Amino acid sequence: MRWSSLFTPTLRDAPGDAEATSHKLLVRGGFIRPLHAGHYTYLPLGHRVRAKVIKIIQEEMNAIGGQEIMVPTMHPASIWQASGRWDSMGDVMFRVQDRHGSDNALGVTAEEIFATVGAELSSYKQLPQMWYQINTKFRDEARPKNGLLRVREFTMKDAYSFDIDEAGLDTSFDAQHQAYLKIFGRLDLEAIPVEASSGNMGGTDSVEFMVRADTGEDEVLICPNGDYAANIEKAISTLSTIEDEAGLAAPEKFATPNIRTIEALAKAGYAADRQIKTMVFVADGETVLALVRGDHQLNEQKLADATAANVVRPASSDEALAALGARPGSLGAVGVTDLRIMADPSLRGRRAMATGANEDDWHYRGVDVNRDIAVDEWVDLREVQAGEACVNCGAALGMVNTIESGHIFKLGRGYAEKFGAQVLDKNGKQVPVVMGSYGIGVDRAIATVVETHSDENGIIWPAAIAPYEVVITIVQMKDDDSVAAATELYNQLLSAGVDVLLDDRDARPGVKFADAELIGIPHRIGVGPRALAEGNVEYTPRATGDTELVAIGDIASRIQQAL
RNA sequence: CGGGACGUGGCGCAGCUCGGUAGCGCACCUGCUUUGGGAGCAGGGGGUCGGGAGUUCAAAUCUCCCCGUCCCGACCA
Repeated sequence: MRWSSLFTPTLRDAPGDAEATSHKLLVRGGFIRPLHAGHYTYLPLGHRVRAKVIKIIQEEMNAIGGQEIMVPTMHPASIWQASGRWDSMGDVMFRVQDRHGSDNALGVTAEEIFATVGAELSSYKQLPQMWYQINTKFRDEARPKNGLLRVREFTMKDAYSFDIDEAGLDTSFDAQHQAYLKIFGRLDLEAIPVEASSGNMGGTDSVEFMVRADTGEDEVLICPNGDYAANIEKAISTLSTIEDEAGLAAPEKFATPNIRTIEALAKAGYAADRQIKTMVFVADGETVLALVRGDHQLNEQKLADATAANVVRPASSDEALAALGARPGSLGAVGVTDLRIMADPSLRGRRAMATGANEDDWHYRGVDVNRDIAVDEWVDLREVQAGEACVNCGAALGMVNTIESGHIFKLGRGYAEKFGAQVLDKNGKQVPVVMGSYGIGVDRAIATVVETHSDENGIIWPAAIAPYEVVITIVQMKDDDSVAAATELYNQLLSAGVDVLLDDRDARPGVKFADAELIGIPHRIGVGPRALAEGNVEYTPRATGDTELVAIGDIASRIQQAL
């Protein structure tokens, strides 16, 4: 491609509303343009990068036996109603009506659709199957932000596996896991696989692939010894045990005027780790109590997962009053029997604890949790803090910000049962297949690469996904020898199959160098009278910025070696 | 959804307090001079000032409503 014909409007200034590095650079470099919030146009350079990322994903999916198909992006409401996700998706799902008034959904994911296709499977002999598509997804995010990192319309690779049993699913899941590591490796992204919450996907295990980045919104707890990594929504740690004194024969109510916080009660002589923090939540309309130790934080996603509710929210002060007879600050679960009580295991067996008495300005002391509180479910609710001990080796866990770049799920038989994806097993018995689902956001992957591959001058693309692998900069367009030599080199690289861009614009050298760096072409060849007089060209890798003189006869093979 | 800010040519911004008919930088076009890290001079094109209503002789500027965008939080398959 000749740059003089290339449409890549570069900007000296980033748009004022861009914050994230990838957002600024992708817009400045002329890769993308916003249409409206969360929807972007891909210009030629961006489209080339996207195509290369897709190709890598296809190659790795095909390598593990994936078969590419494509399902519609608009789905009838009925299929989502059948799985229950027409409701549980809530506002995230775009819904449109057709001329007959029928409801339709724009796809946020496609478990339902693939399971429907899977209904045509009929025998265990056909399994395993692995199908995938690379297609547009729509998600009405509460707040699209940071350019391509969080959008409402995006390209996703979603794959689905079909196996006869759990062992088969494990094999498929592991194949995807390994393929993801290869894909991210080829994108030059260091993806950390972590244990994750499955959200409303259902199923059992899920693994997220997280890339460290300051702009990342997901927090991950990671062991320095490399034997544990988990999303904060799922992470656990080892706590030191607390030896309690015997305590009282029964809880004793005592006056605590104006004491409304854990901290205040601690100052009054009841240490935070000897208190029970009682929080009231509303899970799909049902009032539930969540109990954690006074010095612990509750993680709402853990609570949401434990309740299996679609929407979990903190109760208002008035709702707490209605449920327990007191306002936050004096709440407790002693004697409560009419509400669902969920407690963190760190409270199990604790004695001589202090907690609210459900009467403003009064607390209980001497509470024996097992004896005095009717806990319905013991579930992990506590949010792990940095510095706590790794469950595998005891080392202090670190906390890092990450971008979720991929997520794989073991779905189980739920979708297959609902959509009739059943086969006859060896015994001639009809059984639902076991499914897995596996997603990578293409656009987010692109943005993540930019987040982790840039400097003050612009993007530094890995060669595998760079819009062009090489740019030949003609330093002086008026120098006929330069133009001739550069053009010959250009044709030579083209016929060798190299993605090469010839900067033949009638612009000053500074402009050309700055643009080449901004759009991040990994290899730059400068052709100008100075070096050419000695039979040389200038070779500058984008990553280092160091320029080296190379004989013009050697540069082509040198480049091909580097690629 | 709660809090905050913003909306003026393709991009970045000023003008608004105190109403008088729109300006600067970049980019773009023409010419000349330049030419090894975002050139200089001269000339030029391009704007319903987010939209609507209102106040006024007069609205980018004041008032009201609406729309949109961004940031923080909530939320996030």
